[in-house]
Amino acid sequence: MSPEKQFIKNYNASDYEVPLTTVDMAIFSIIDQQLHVLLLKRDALPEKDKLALPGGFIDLKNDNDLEETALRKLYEKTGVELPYLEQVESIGNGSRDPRGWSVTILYFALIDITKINKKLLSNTDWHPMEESEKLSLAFDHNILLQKAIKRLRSKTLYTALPIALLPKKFTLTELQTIFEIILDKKLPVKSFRRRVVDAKVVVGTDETKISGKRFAQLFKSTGIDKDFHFPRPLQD
Amino acid sequence: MSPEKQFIKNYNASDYEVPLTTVDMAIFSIIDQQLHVLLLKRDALPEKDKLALPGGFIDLKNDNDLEETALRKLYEKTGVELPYLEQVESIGNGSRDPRGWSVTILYFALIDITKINKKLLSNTDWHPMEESEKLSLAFDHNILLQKAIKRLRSKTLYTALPIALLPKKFTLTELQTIFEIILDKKLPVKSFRRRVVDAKVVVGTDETKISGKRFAQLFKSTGIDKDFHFPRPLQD
DNA sequence: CGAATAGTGTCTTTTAGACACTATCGG
DNA sequence: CCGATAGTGTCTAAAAGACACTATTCG
Repeated sequence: MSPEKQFIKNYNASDYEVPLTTVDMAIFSIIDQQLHVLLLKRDALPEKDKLALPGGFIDLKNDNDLEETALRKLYEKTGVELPYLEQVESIGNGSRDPRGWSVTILYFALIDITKINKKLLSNTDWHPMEESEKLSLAFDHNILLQKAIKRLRSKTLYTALPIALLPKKFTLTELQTIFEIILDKKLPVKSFRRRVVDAKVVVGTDETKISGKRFAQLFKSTGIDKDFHFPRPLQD
Repeated sequence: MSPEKQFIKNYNASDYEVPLTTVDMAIFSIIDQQLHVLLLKRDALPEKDKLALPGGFIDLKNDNDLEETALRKLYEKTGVELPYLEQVESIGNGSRDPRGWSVTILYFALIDITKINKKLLSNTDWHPMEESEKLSLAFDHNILLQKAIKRLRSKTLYTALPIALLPKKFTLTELQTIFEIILDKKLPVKSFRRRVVDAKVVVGTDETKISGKRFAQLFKSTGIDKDFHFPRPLQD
């Protein structure tokens, strides 16, 4: 047996003190024209009964990588299989969890609310962002939520990411509205439309929809390159 | 004793199977007009004798958070106390380390080569990026290095980050040159100077320097907001 | 027709690239 | 004065904001 193989054979992971490592998620969706985040009441100690971001331990047997852990948690809670998923940051220190030094890898996800499996959740699990920021969440989850929303807002300024919150086909007014919800400010109509159409992040379909007073053309995502960004950000 | 305290007392971190968690770093510096990265030959199994990014386990007793782990490793190797340091991403899966499921939190750092404590390193520890990308590094460190350099290049397109690679005072030509080294392309002189001066990321001092044929004005960083970025990126 | 929503025309502003030009030094 | 490096003047181009305008539908 080679020294390398011999070493691995004798290696016992618990010989070293390692931190507790978990994956946490900020799952966003638009409900009733408001940005909502999924928060669950913890049913175990520590911090039992407090609201927390969904998350938990990596399943070393079944998760092939960190993203699979995140996708599994998200699927367990929402039934959604293909969210937009992005790693935000890892936070690790000796004080964030009373059980000891712990690291969490924070993800954020965007899902189209129409794709959620409602049997898995109660209505009270979705919290408007505005209220969530005032709640006292478990552990350091207020900080995690702030980091996730900051990333979402920042990406909304220079990408077309919020498309992931809408169904396949949508009107440009609908798209603009969710940008305005996320950024909490009005955007100029002409610039917005020119921006997304000229950059070919969306294309018109031949279908229209009568939402309010008159028809509106339906557009769909072109599934543009994942790290596309506009030449200039929206004005801050 | 409250149920919460009772629970913590009885809690034993090793009851759960957790991944091996480490911090790895890509430490960049400019040497002889080339971008270099610090690589160390591993002196222990596994992957003994292969080149690897500096990194290792979190010291649960002494490191207060992940950033301290990164700073400690960097200080141990280079003697530099105030690098530019940024978390890139965490990579975790069951196959990147033969010892089992492992997670690494990847950081990148930029340091001014004149600040390095040369006693700690041999000359052969710094490798030009161009060569490093062709080497076979330990574990998945080739991938980690690619992710770090990609982040550095991307930030160089829309921030003034490479200032961190230079001493306190520098000429605009020197600054432009390191941008060109990182991006591996020439930049238009007029645009470059206008960009950094108009945005006030640098200000002129009253000192000059005779580097080549004639004097050049020395500039210094204004220590602008850490997440400042220019309205438009450099053309790609 | 009027109110409401969808959508456009076009002028200005900002900031980057192009490129020819001037400035200052050593030899 | 020449060559090299530092640095500027100014035109053009791209893409965003401002804002007045037209278009379509319902009642």
